Amino acid sequence: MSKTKELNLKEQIIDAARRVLLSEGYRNFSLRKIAGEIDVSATSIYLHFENKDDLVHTLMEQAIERLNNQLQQVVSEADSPIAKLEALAYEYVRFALKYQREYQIIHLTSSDEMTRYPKEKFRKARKGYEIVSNVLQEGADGGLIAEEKPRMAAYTFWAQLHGVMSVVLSKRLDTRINRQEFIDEAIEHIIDGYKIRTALQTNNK
Amino acid sequence: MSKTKELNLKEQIIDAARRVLLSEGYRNFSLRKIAGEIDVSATSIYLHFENKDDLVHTLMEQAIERLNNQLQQVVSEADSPIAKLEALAYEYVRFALKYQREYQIIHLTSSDEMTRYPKEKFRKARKGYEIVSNVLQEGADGGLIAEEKPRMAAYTFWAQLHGVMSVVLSKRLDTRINRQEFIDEAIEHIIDGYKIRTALQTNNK
DNA sequence: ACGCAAAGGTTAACAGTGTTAACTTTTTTA
DNA sequence: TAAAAAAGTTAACACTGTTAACCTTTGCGT
Repeated sequence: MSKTKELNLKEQIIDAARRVLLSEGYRNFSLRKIAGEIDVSATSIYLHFENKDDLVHTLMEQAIERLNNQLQQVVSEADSPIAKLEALAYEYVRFALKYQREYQIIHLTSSDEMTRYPKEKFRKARKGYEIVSNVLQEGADGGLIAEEKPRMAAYTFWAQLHGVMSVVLSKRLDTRINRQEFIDEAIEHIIDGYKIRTALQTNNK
Repeated sequence: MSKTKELNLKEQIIDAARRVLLSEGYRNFSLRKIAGEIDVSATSIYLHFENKDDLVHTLMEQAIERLNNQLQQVVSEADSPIAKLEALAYEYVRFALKYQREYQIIHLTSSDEMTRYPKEKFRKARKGYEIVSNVLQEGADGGLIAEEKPRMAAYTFWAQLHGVMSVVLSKRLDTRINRQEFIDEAIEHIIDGYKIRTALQTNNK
């Protein structure tokens, strides 16, 4: 029927898709369900997206963009490089916990579940890496961080953090381990791994 | 037809399932395809497994067991705790690269793609954590590793490593970054994060 | 203002999925 | 050898993503 074309149908589809994803999870994320949400036929999705993967990629792209913006924000509010790394890590964690399903979508490609993420979209996603890369460089210049390959280290940094959140979200943590403690401990270790390794720098906690 | 019941059908199904998984990937992993492999009707899978997830869980279980055995092996061959951590990390990497699809299956639950991993099977999976936990304890006793919560640290250790391999396998690495270098660097950082933080201990490389 | 082309959207259909119920065959047991 | 239990099959259901063919509305050029 499509009574009102109130908005760009493409936007409507994306919105509905996100709603379905958030409420039903990726497993029950179907084109017909999305279409039903906005009273439109399932096939009209194909007018705006090549296929289901394409739609999911769009969701991924937006989620990544949102995350990157948040990261950009917090990094500008901290001052020392170490504090920045910590702030970035905790913001990442916050995002992953708050938007679990979207976070999972971001890391879905991994499971070969999905066509590879297209490389045009890939470029935008790199912003998060650049942020960390800059912080690491800054820290290296200031003699706080031991890192001669900041770009690479930025990738290892996020990878480590992703692994931590992946375990948390998949609920595979040993029940004897408290989630928040786990996160705190992990972040501490990760950041320690980048600190310069000469003087003893205990952080007062 | 099922001419020969050469073996326990359950075993045959598991074997066929693994073959299909390895050759087709999880995306095209279907019960009918598995059944076709061994000339049996798709529904007979239900005689031995509750449902598809149950079958996948069985595959996961076996893959985890195999991985844990490998880990057990290498840890016994190294001597210092640090060397053991390194050996464990590299064995993990080797496994993930060699049996990519099985590795991915192990970490599939994460994507909510799948019913939660049943907790009886969960217990067996913990062996890998215990191995690292012991090494960390050993290192702490020897004053090489700063860790008062070895169990928790074991989880953070594997989580980080998983994150690293997850990025590698999803082919999301910046093309300017060499894969092996990335892995090496990441492992170094991860292990550094657990080393005691007083004397400078440069490893000669 | 009219006709026509194109855009936007729909219906019907295909091939495939996991899963269930009802049926048939084989094996075991008494 | 007959009855009971186990092992397996066929048919069907309710879905899935995707394509081709069709209809309907919109905008445009004359």
